[in-house]
Amino acid sequence: MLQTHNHVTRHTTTAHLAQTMTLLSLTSEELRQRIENELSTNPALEMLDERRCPHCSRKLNNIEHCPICSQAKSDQSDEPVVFLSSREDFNLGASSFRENDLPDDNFSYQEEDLGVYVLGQIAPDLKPEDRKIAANILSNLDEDGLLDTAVIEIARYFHVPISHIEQIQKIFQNADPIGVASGSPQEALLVQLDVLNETHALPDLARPIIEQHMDLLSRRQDSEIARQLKSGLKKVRQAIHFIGENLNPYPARTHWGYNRSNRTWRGQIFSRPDVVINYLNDDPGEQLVVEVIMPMRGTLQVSPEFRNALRQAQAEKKELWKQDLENASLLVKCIQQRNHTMLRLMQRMVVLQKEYILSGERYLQPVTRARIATELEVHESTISRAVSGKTVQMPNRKIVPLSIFFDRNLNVRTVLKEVIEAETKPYSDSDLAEILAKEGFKVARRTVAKYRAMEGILPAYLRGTTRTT
DNA sequence: CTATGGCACGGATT
DNA sequence: AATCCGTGCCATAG
Repeated sequence: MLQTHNHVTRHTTTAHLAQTMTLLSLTSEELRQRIENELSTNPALEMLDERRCPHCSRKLNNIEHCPICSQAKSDQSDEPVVFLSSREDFNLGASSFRENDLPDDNFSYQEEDLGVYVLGQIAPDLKPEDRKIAANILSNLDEDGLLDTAVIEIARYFHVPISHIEQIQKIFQNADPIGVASGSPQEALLVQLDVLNETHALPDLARPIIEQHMDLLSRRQDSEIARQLKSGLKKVRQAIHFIGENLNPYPARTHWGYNRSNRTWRGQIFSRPDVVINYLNDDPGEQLVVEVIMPMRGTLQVSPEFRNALRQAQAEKKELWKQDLENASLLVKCIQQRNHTMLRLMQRMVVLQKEYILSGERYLQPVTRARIATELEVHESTISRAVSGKTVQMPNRKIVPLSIFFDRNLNVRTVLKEVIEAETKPYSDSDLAEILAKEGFKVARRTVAKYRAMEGILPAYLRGTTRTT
């Protein structure tokens, strides 16, 4: 009995395992594509309609009651709430990057369409008397979405102050595609950077590179930039990579730059987060609410009709359908399993890193994936897959990689940064090592130097007391 | 002599 | 098995 049972489950679990593993390493956005794909090819799968919480109209999946509301009513324990959610109303900034959400490589705006498209978005924000000016700006956009007439000329033409035109230009720039109607590629990049900065953690070097070394940037002279900024080459490369992946100097073109092989950062800026951490009702006094995002509305399930149809199916089709059915139920199970691990993982992480989430990076605990793996009694690789490539939206709306929860020295680095920020005279690395030791961080002098380099902080002798932004 | 960056090694982590 | 990280040693610059 036991043997046969084992045998049977073993058979399914090998397939199970293989698929759970692949599903686990997928981003919510990737999972969505996967599900959509399956859904259109496999007739045995269907998507059950969404249900909403009657109180807060949050979308519910696989659960009876909205955990937030029920938790809010039944007097709260201090435990954070962790649950599955398919909400889509992330606070992704002024305008989420709708067009860029879908990696459609051939997408490009037709000129007329661009005008209509942009105007449609900004029309409500325009005063009626500004319509004419807006129309004029639109007509002066080149095919890349940049303004090819100087602002001052437009101002002169309409007999209004330059600042007025610039104000309207700002409205344009914040519309989608972000940065449209900028005067130069550089300006477009900066606008995009600002918008992203509201909601995401960005490389520190991105702005100085764009501001000061646009010419070098366009020629990809990374080592030269590093030299001029007196910063680590690695940092610079990272920042340039970030710019190439996430910003676009020609707003109306979808992509620029080089190798869009997306492994390292996977365009995470534009994709939605996989986990959202927030305070209940956005009130910092309340407990934490953690939502593991299911990318699609509704509940995925094996269609009961299909099950019935299978019984009366003809012999020749039966085999094929049976296969479909099996795949379908496998997928459903695997997704459930994926969600289960994600939930357990986040549950644990939120408890361990609560201080970090509440009070910032210097309170980040050094935690290893291996430790979590033993605690949750799963294999290390499971945690690795669950973590890699995923992103978390923090209560302050910044989106960070989930792997940051496992950063071994971010806390030390932030304290280091703080110390240097506050210094009155530049400390040498050995001084810093001592100070850090007093703060409870025992690190070698050499290591301080490494951290400095990581943060792009100059050595003491090049460091004035006044910090340059 | 002091401060710092490069290289490389060993142990931990993935 | 591959990669990352902290550290020590050494060369170099001031």
